[in-house]
Amino acid sequence: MQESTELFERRTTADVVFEQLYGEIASLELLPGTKLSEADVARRFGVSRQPVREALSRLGNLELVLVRPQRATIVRGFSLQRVAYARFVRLAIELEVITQACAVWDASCTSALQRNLDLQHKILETEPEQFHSLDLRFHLLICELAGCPLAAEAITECRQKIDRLCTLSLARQSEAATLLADHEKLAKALQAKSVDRALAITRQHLSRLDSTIKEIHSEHSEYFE
Amino acid sequence: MQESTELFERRTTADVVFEQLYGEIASLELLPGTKLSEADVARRFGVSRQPVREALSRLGNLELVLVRPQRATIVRGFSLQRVAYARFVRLAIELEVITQACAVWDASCTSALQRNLDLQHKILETEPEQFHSLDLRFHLLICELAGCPLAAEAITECRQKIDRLCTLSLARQSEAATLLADHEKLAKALQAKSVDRALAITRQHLSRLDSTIKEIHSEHSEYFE
DNA sequence: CCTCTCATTCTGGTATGGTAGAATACCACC
DNA sequence: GGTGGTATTCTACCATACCAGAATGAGAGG
Repeated sequence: MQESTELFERRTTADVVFEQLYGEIASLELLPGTKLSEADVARRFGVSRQPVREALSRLGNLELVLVRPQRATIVRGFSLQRVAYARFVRLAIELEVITQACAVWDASCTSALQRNLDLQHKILETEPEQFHSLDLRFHLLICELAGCPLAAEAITECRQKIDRLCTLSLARQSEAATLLADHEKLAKALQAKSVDRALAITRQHLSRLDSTIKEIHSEHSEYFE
Repeated sequence: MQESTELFERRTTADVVFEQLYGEIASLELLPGTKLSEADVARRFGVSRQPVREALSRLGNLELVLVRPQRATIVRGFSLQRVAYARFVRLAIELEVITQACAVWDASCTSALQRNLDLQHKILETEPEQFHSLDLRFHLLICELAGCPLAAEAITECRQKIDRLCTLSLARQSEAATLLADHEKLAKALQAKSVDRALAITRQHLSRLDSTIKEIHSEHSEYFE
């Protein structure tokens, strides 16, 4: 979505700091509530405060940190509202993608999707921890096949907003099997070009996240704000 | 969506510069391609480069400007792709909102919506230039009535991305009448809780933007990138 | 007249110092 | 011992100076 015109991206100090901090926040190495002083971070990275400031500003735009002038900058916790927002948008996008997909679906689409499904089965048995990324690939693939590459961007954006939650919802292979079954059913509905069935499956598929979120909320309420 | 926890917002210099530049870009006082040198802008506002830098960075996040290190920072033109992206997301959101609305619609919703429609009629005769804002209100109102305040945020966000285009598409009262007719039909479909009809009307309603965009693209191709 | 080279100038990125405001800790005073 | 005021210490913000890369222009060489 960004920097499409210029491909040579100068690697700036602010970029490095930003990406490092982003990673640490997303992976929960930096827990919500952690104070991120410009000076401290600058010392830690051995750079000046300016690029740190820039990086924190960007994190603030993504609502990952809350910068309170003259007070402090802290890592924000999860917000049920923001999660719900991302969920809603994601659902809306997926539904429209499926609608479009049904309109243009053909045999080549089915086979392309089937290759991804085969991979999912294999991964689920060998390296189940990789299932999540393949899950995402599955949905993005449908976007492409439906002729909506834009939707893929939108979905990716939604996922970024709840990246950290996914970190907490690991070790759920039992659910992975359920999700894969959903994917299978969805593929069949697409093949049959049955819009209503595909939409219903999509709704149910995404709604499975809600219970997961609920559990996380009760288990780790300290991470919420 | 932002700064919900802290209500006292310190008005920082960077904020002022940002909002001023944002306004000028959105209103097309600053045309696409205009160079925005940090130093120049700083001199113009009588501040140092630092807050200007911050402001430009934020504008970059919104993709309103393109900052090219060691080269220059320029106002970005419209991008058909980004417009299409906003359009797609908007459509997806609206469709889901309508679906939800049909599920919960009752008489009170109908009357609330009718009040807005009456206003639209009156405005269209007296101050047609105000119709656009009322149009937006109409859609946001449906979000609220449908119990999806989150959708309202999403729609607002989409509109911001094509704010500048709206500036160009003024003076189109003839279309306003068409849009109002759509609104009327949509209201009837909602009252009848006819999901399919409501969705179809919504699709047609939003697709009317496409021709407008096309015209603008051919009339002002110099503003596109 | 064209072309290549190099110096000048402009760009954004970085480092550093200083400032105002908010929080905190401390101490006098009740 | 509890309370109120004050000084210290933090914070992010702003201004200034300097840097390296990129564009631009002029001049030398063909």
